[in-house]
Amino acid sequence: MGVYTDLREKLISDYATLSPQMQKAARHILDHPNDVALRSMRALARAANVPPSTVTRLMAAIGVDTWQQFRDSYQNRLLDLPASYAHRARELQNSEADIHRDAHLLQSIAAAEIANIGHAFAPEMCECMKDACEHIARARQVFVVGRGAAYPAAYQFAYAYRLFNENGVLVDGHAGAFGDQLRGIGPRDVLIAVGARPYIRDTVRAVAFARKQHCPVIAVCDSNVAPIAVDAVAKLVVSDRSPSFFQSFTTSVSVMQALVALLVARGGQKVLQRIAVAEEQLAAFDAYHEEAAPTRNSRS
Amino acid sequence: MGVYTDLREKLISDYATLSPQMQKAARHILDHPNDVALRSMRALARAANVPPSTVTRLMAAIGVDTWQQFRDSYQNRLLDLPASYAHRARELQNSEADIHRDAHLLQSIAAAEIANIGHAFAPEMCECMKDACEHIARARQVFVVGRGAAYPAAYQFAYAYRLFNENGVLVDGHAGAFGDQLRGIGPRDVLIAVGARPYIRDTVRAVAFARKQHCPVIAVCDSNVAPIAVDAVAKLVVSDRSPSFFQSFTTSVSVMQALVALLVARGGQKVLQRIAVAEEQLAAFDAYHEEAAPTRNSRS
DNA sequence: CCGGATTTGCAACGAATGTTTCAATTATGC
DNA sequence: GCATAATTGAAACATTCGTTGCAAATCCGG
Repeated sequence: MGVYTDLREKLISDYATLSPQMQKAARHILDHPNDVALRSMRALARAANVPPSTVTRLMAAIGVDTWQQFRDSYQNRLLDLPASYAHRARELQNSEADIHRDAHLLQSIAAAEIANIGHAFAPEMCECMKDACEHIARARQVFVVGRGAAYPAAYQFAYAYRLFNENGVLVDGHAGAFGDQLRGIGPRDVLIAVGARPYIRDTVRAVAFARKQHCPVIAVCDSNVAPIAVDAVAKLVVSDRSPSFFQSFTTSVSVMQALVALLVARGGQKVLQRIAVAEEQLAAFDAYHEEAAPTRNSRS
Repeated sequence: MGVYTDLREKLISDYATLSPQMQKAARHILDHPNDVALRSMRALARAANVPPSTVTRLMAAIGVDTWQQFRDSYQNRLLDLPASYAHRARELQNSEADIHRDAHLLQSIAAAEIANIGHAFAPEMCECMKDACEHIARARQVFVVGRGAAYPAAYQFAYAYRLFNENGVLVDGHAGAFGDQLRGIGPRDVLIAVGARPYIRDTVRAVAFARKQHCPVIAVCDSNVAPIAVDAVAKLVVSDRSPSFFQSFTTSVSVMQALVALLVARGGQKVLQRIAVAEEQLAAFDAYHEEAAPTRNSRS
């Protein structure tokens, strides 16, 4: 259970033992939790018709050191975040440096990754993913481009997608054939572009080219105003915050996987059969080590 | 349409015409809308790395009188969100169960990914990662191998690692040169192998070869008894559970990134300088897209 | 009714807020 | 190439913030 819930229950359980003025404050907090998150303490006190000091005293009475802590819990509730992670993520914002000990660093990374994924699967993002799927499902050909650190995410999608659809093209610029691979791209296709700051020229140019051919673009990136996101038909903006020196592309990979999962779910039985066929082919090519079974997740 | 939406679209549409510093601020606002609602203007400015006055000027530029008004819109969005989602969810339940199922699937994926990462950064795993780092830091050459769906994780590590060390080799079997790339591998090197069920033959054979040459192996895999994990000097066993049809390699990517972060932290200032040099080289190669848009001339 | 303990509100504090002003710098047009 | 305009960051501004100290008010057992 979240910290917010704890505080709320403490307010309720201790309500009877509080002084009359504190009860007025507590009552207002219980009735208007959003005011705690959004308005200032003094504003809350005015609304509850008590002096500010009463609210401070109420904090002390329920065992909270500072109003800031109290407010943070209520803000996290509004964000619908797991409080513990959000709290740690915020700690990172403040500390910045002094992460020299390995254990600290790793814990910070974990917290950041979890927070990033949490944001990536927020309701509004889910809507965007579904929109993106619509476009992909309708497309004649599905191009995927991602360079540098974003390449894994692009590759990941292309690899999985090609297991059940033959119209996927990974634009990886092998042998310099960057333009070659985009040949024939048009309005009925779709280009999925992955990239974050610093944006790599090849990716930006691929997007620009696709746009010029009136091909819709799905952008998986770090900003709504990223050069690859302008004019995109679907923007999947993921956070790549990381306490380490490098930005994290974990979330991009996760989102790309989620897109595949949505497509598979949408495709139904037919897609599953295609995947089975593809895996048989791989097995026939002797790609798998002996003990192997299907690629899929069903563990025995 | 809410006021928030209007403001957001105004920011996006006017983005190109804003001054560089205002773009920085606008970008941060677009990418972190919750910060607007919950944090102070100065805190936002700090996060965006601009002076407070820039934010005030941005308000004037987009036709908003005061920060208070701007913030109110973002706060209202936060308050309206839950309601609108509840409404939409009900809508979907009545009409089509399909889309509702999509949302459920995505939430399950998110939960699984978060759980996987949580396990990957458990204390005992952190110990293993530190051990792995010791071996990597001591190694003459660092080979990385991962095929199929595991390739992104391997690539990710190799890409980042090569930014600050020249002894990294990504064994990707391009042009069939799988054996070539492992030539000369020996006891003083280290091989990082990534793979999960079904284990791909190439990876297993690369590990076997390395072992025969008495090269220590670090295995990032899904099981302690995976063929690539036997005799491994460090086993990083990650969970790849996913409600989708495919297994998830998100955690592998995350762990590989964490290894890089540890190595960077261990390397200290010297490593940071090397990274800076590497990025300058990339910039010299014209690899990056020009950021500071000089296209903001036409003032109307 | 009283005296000690608790509760309450006011005032003041330092810190932080949002905004404005103003030089210094940078870019731009002619 | 220079004059003009636009952009920028630091400093100062009046407010507002959360908190604390203290005196007045209130309560309550004797």
